[in-house]
Amino acid sequence: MTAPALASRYEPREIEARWQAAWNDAGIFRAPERPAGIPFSLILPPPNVTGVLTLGHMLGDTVMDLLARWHRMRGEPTLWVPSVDHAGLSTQVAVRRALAKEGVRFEELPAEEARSQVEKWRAVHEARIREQTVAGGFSLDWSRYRYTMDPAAVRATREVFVRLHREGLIYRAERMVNWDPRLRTALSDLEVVHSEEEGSLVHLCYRWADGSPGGLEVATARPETIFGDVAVAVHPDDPRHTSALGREVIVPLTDRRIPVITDEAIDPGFGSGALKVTPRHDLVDYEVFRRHPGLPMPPDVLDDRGRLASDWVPAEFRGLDRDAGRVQTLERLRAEGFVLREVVYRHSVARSERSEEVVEPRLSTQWFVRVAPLAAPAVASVREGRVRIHPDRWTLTFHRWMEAIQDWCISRQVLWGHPIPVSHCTPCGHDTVSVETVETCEQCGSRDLDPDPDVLDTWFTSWLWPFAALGWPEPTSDLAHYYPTSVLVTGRDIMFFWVARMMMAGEHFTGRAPFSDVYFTGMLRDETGRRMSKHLGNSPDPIDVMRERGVDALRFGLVFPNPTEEDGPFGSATLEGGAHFLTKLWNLVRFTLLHMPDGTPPPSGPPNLPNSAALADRWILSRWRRTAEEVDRALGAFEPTRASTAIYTFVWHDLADRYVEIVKERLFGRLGEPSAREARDTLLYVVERTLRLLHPFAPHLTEELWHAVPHDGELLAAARWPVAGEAPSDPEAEVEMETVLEAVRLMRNLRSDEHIPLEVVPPAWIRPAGPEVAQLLAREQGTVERLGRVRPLTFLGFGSPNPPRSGSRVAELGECYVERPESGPAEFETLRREREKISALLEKTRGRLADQGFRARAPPEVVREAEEKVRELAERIGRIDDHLKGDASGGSP
RNA sequence: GGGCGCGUAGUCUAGUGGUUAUGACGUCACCCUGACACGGUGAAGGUCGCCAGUUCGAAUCUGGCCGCGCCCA
Repeated sequence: MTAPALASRYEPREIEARWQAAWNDAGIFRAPERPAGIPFSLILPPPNVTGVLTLGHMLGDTVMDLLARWHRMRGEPTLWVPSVDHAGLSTQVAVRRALAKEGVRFEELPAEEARSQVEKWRAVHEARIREQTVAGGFSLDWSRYRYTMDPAAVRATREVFVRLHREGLIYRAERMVNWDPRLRTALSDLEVVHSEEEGSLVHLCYRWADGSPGGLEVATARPETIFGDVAVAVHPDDPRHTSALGREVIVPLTDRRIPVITDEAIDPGFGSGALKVTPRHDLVDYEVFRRHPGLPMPPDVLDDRGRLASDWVPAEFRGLDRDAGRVQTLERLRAEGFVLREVVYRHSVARSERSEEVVEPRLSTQWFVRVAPLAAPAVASVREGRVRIHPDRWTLTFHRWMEAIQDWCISRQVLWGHPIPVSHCTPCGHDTVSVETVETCEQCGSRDLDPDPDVLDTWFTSWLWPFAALGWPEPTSDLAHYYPTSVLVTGRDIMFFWVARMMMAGEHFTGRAPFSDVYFTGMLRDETGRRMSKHLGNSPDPIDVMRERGVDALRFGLVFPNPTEEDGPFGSATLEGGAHFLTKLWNLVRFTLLHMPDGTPPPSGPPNLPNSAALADRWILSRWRRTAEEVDRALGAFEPTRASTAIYTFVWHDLADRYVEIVKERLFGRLGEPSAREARDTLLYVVERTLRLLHPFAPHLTEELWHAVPHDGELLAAARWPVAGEAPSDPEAEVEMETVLEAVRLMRNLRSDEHIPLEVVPPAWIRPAGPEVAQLLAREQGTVERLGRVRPLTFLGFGSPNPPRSGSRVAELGECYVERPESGPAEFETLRREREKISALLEKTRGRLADQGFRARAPPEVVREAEEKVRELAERIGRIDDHLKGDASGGSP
């Protein structure tokens, strides 16, 4: 494939389509069946078919693509597996909401119809997600595309359930769970969000059952649940309640007598120190209940929709939902004189992440995973360094959560998801748990079986993904070659939901950690500082963004300006930054090509430079090497932003602003053909290698540019990663170039100080501070003249008179003068400012040296440096003063 | 309530004991200088949140306070 000659402007869209097609046709993202060497593999965290991708996904995908392309270019067989997640509950909620807008109630649809509505939603979003991902040009192996409900995933999910059940790690039990009364399903602890909300704490009087006056004061935020009370509990040592012990009270609005019991868990400081015990609707109450075996288990006073129910509830309240029930119960309690007082109460309220409904703690029979035995190996893998978390400060968070881990409620009362692979036998009550669906009870042989009506939590499939996506439980070739995967890149918001659980599943089912590194990206925020999310709908469609400025501009913009592992704002500036840099590179390559004669061979290695090689050539090669080393280091350390910064600085400041400007006259042939050829060879080498270095960050653009320059190979995406050590390191050239560039800067400053118009090229002088500087600057005189826009540049000897009528600066490298225009004002402003700055620094340094403690305790070389600095600064001040004196005496310096 | 993290120019950011505190965006001035105005050159802009302490020396280490964010209950 060949590219047309470079257009004068960078037009990303046409380029992107062309190279994406070329990569696909060449099949270079398709991982080999039998990889040679140590592979690099990773799975794309499956996006939920609930919605479409946000820019947050693009950030993660970009980081993964960076790593994948980097490893692939380094010759490692690379596999990156794409997939999507059915996201059972959240997708069902999305469909439910969409149908509600059309006036259709999801719950009222026949199951088949409801399921097909969800399937339709899935198909639409899956296609859109795929389209978005493809548009990003990510180097995914689409031939291995997976879905969390495809037949192999079904098989893996059932297999895992059966195995864990057999091992006693899955059990069915009646427990307190988080119940979503709107969606009418149980939720795991992680699907519940807590927030501070204002409520009211009602102090009620529970009258004595023996008819004696008064009663026991009980505080509650939920008066509608009094009908489920079975006791009132007080702390055994609470002096206020000693007289209540052993007595009974009557539940207000009913004639039920309940005992006063004691329990150590009661906080005497809360409310009145007396807690009504409603075991089916509060976790703490349930625990108190369990410690007091004599108490009766009440019926559910709230049904699965959160409505007051059961014959323990007075008829007038039955059927009211929680909120209306609370209002009406409270009204009646007030009317009948049970309310002692009501106080405003700020407390933590648990809401369903999905429906935002207040979660109802509810005693319910569900399936659970016993997590503690699974957690231990995962914790060990992090502790022993087999899994590393980046940035590593999240390691602590990981451990803290794992230590306090609770059993995982995996059953959901929703329609869409993997059915729980269990059949209940009506006659004998036995549960048959099996991978294949069964017709008969394995115990009694009866055909009278009811399949479990529930489905599994989506994460129960996702936690298997690193190996399930590679074919487990079948012993596939991919599993053998590409598992464990290398790295997982995701947002830290799913550290517990997903990452920790994958580590548990990996250790348990494969005996290996599912990946060796975890990289948590930050969260993108919109311009008002809110997190971007599908839910808020505040993320632009990535496709629109990519159309606007180009895929690579988005990708580079996401990585470059802000650390990818920190939360950061995404705004138009982000995109601009990326686009501007890419345009700069585009033009840099165009410039390079202007100077490459037809038939210029591709650079097979660093240019063959003579011993007398130009300083600029030695310098840029050394700088390139340093940059390449930093890119390797940063990518290896999961610091993509630092890698991009290193390239950005190199390309823009070193290569474009300095090197190209310095070698222009050589390229134009003014210093003869050998010099021109050396500059050409060096420039081409550096540009070609830089395109390789930049390819993972901006794949489409670099592919296009690479085909325009002389190169070896079919596709840059399949080309070899440049070896940093190939280019010579030359610290001496780097130091010398700094001095030359400093001289240039001084000349430019003087021009600016003296308001010299651009078209005027005035004479200038330098009195070098020492013989080495003198030699260096004399050698590089042309560079200082051209970049500093002065001519001629004359070197003054020590003690020679100062040039007439000139602006001057006194710097470390020596004294610099630029001729002032005839009409210009005699300006010593700059010099005076300079003197002030230096003088302040001198005082500070002298102060340090005057301190006996400093001399006695600081390391000798630090003291020596300070002394050296004082000498140098004092000398500069002396010279500045000479100039200023010249000014004061009226003559030119 | 518990834990973790963060406060550096208008904004974002580098900098874990010793240079004149880094860079980007934005601002201002001059300039379409033969790759690029999506550019070049230069400039202005900072009590490194506050207060103590450790140290010869603190943006950097310690403690307290203030402010912000996140996680968990």
